Amino acid sequence: MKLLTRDTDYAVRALVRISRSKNQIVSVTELVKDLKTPRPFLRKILQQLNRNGILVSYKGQGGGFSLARPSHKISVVDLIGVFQGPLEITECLFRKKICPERSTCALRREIGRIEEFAIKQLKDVTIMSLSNGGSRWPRAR
Amino acid sequence: MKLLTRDTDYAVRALVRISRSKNQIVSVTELVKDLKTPRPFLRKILQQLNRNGILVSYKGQGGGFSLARPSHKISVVDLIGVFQGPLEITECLFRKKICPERSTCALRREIGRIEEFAIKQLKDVTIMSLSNGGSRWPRAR
DNA sequence: GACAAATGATACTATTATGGTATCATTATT
DNA sequence: AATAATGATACCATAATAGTATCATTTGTC
Repeated sequence: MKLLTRDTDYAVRALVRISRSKNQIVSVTELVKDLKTPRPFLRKILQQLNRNGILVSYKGQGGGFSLARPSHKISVVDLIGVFQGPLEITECLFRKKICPERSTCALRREIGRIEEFAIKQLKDVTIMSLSNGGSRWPRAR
Repeated sequence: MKLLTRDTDYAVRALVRISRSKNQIVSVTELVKDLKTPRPFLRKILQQLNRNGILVSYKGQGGGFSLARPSHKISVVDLIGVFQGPLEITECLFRKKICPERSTCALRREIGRIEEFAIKQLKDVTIMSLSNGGSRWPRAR
C-alpha cells in the first residue's frame, strides 16, 4: 500500500529542487539532470502542477517553471490532492447499499480517525520544511 | 486510496458472519446467501484464511469453516496482513538508491508516524468488536 | 525573419494490481 | 455410489499506474 504515488513523489522532489535553486526559473532539462526521472513523465507532472496553480510556467528559450507561491505554503497534502485526489482512505467500501449501518461501524470510525491524523500530520510537511533544516531530502547527486 | 482492499473487506464480513452464527461451522453456501459476494471469490478468500490459520476448514458434506481462534483475537490488522501484506504505507519510494538521506527525511518520518498510528488503532478492531456491541456491522440483510 | 529552446496539449502504450472465473481433484457424510 | 462440501490452481477482465510520443505554440537570440 502506498500513501504517495510516484507522480506525487516526483513532484515533491522537483519542487524541492526548484525551491533550492538560485535561479527563480528552472527548466525540465535542468531538473532531469539532477532528479534522474523520465523526462516526458516529469514534463507531464510539471504541467499538471502548473494547471493547478502550484507552479508558474514560462515558455520559450530560457523558460521553465517557478513556484507559484512561497515554499512554506505548498504542502504535501496539496500535492496528494493534485495527483491522487483528496486524501481519503475510507473509499466507497462503505457505501450504503452494502453497509446499511455505516454510522455505527467501529471499523469505519477508526479509519476515519486515521485519515484525520494523516491529513493533520502531512499538512505541516511543506516544500520549505523539506528543502532546508536538518532534512536534506531529496537532494541532487 | 484505500486502506482496505476488497478481499480484506469481504473477509471481515465473512468472519463476522461466522462469529455470529449459532453453528460453529458455516458453509460458503450459507455465507453467500447473506453477504451477497461472488461465490468463487469468497471461496478463494476463505481458503486463504484457512491457509493463514485464521479459519479451520471441514471438508465433505456438512463441512464449512469455523474460526481458528476466539473472535477477539482476530484483528483487522491480521486480515490486512493476509491480503495486503504487512500494513506499510511508506513503500519503497524511499529506497536508498533514490533517496540517500532517508534517515533525516521529514516526509518519511511523518509517514512512519502515520503508519504507527494506523496499526495501533486498527489492532483493537477485532472480529469480536465488530460482531457485538453497539456496532452491528456488517450485518445480514 | 529564421532558428532554437523551451512549454502546452493530447493521444497512445505498457505494466501491474485488483477483482474476479473456471475447472478439476479430494474428502466426508449419507 | 451419490452428493455436498473444500483444496488447488490456472486463467481472465478491468482499472490504475507509469510512462511515451507527437505536434503545436511561444519566446529569446542571431
